[in-house]
Amino acid sequence: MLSEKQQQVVKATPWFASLSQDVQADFLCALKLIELKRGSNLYRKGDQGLGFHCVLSGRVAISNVDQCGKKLLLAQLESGSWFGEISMFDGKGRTHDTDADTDLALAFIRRDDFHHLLKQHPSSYLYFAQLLCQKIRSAFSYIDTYSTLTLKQQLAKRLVLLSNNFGQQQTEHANIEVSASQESLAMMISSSRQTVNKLLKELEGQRLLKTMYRKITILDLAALKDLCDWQE
Amino acid sequence: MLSEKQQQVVKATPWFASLSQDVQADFLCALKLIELKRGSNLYRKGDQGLGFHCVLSGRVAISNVDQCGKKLLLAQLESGSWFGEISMFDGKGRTHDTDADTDLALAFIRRDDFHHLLKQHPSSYLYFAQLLCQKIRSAFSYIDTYSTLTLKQQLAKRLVLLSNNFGQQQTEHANIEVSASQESLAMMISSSRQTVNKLLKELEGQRLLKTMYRKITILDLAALKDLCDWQE
DNA sequence: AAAAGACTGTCGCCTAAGCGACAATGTAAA
DNA sequence: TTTACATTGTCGCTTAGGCGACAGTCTTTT
Repeated sequence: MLSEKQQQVVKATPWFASLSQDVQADFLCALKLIELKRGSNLYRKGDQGLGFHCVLSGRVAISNVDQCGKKLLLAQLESGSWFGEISMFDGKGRTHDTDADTDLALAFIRRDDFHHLLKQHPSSYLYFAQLLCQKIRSAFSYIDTYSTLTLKQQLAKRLVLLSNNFGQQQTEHANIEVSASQESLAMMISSSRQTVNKLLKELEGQRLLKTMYRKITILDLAALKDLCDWQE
Repeated sequence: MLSEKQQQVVKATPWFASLSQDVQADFLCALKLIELKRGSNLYRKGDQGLGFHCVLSGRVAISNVDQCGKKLLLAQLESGSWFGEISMFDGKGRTHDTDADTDLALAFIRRDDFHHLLKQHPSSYLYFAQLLCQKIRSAFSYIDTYSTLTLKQQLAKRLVLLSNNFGQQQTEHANIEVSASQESLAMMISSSRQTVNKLLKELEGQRLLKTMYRKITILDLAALKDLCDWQE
């Protein structure tokens, strides 16, 4: 169901690579393809989850909307990220709104196939548990960030996170581009566009980055990490 | 290793009760007892996790301290709560500081025994996955709360959460007591004691609760839930 | 019972940051 | 190229809430 090239993307994801060979093989066979146009919606919070997904190309926005319509953007998943396992395990609704930030190709394995596969390969449970642990730890880290860092530090941390997404092969010294509007950055740290603008200008003044139209070039990743006491 | 009475506590926890009979039996045999004096520390964030724990009696405080020494109190675990599984699955350090809020009795299963048990009962993986899912969902809910609710709503939500802990048998109309100082409430919603005091007085004025020394009596749980649009 | 310590109630000052407004700039579409 | 639209840069106003200070109240200890 997936092209050879798409299968390569799946195999290259760190989580998938940790699985044993025979599980990988069965897994690949069960994968289907979903393609979505930019801006279209995959799930709303509370929806029944259809399956377990992997981003092949494009970017998925994970967000929540509160009662007054303000959106909180939790994450932007790039190629290689897996999501949707929570609803598979506990059978409850999706935890977040999930939308196509760009034109999108997703691999996915349907709920039934997912459980069938687990039954056949009980040993793979450990890897799913580890995937869940990753998510918990990043949620905890998000909570910490929120309640202990200043807005400026939160912004710095967010930029570091975003630059990780994109430039996995980047070195510390390369100039990394983060493509996000100030508006969307504001939504990620639940702040306002105006404040983000002010903070970015400050960081630009400190030569840590350069702001451009819908795009930010990181000049000094190490200093940004330092600013938000980035671990590991 | 556990007394009959202590085993009853373990068996009564909803998570444990979901396990199959034979797993329960092996599990109970593997449980050890830890007793701690009020105020003593079980783990610091980053510590190697010794095992998987269940609160038998007393209260455990789960918290984090930021660089300037301010403490964020994430949860207070009461009798029947399980914790410590994250470090078991991914082998990384403990996610939070863990202290005895009161004199404490914990059941725990050592890391090695834990993994041994999983190997013997692969089917129990699903239940651990569900436990992990619960934690993820409550972390997500915490994040939502943080970024979309007003402080007053956050406080209301916190009180509802705390009243759940204590009075599992309480009806909607009973007066529920929450024992916490205003200081510790402030730490839970990362606010200040003075502000919490002000908000509590407001809620008292609305007849939703009554403030007392180190204790709050909930008069109208339904209204509190309403205030913070409590789900489910 | 007295003294010490923990907790609550209430000021008032001060800063961070949200928000409306609007001009300036960049980008895509006709 | 012109027009429309999205995004950025920068005001200034306004408010929530942190924090020091200190008095009042409850509790525990000796």
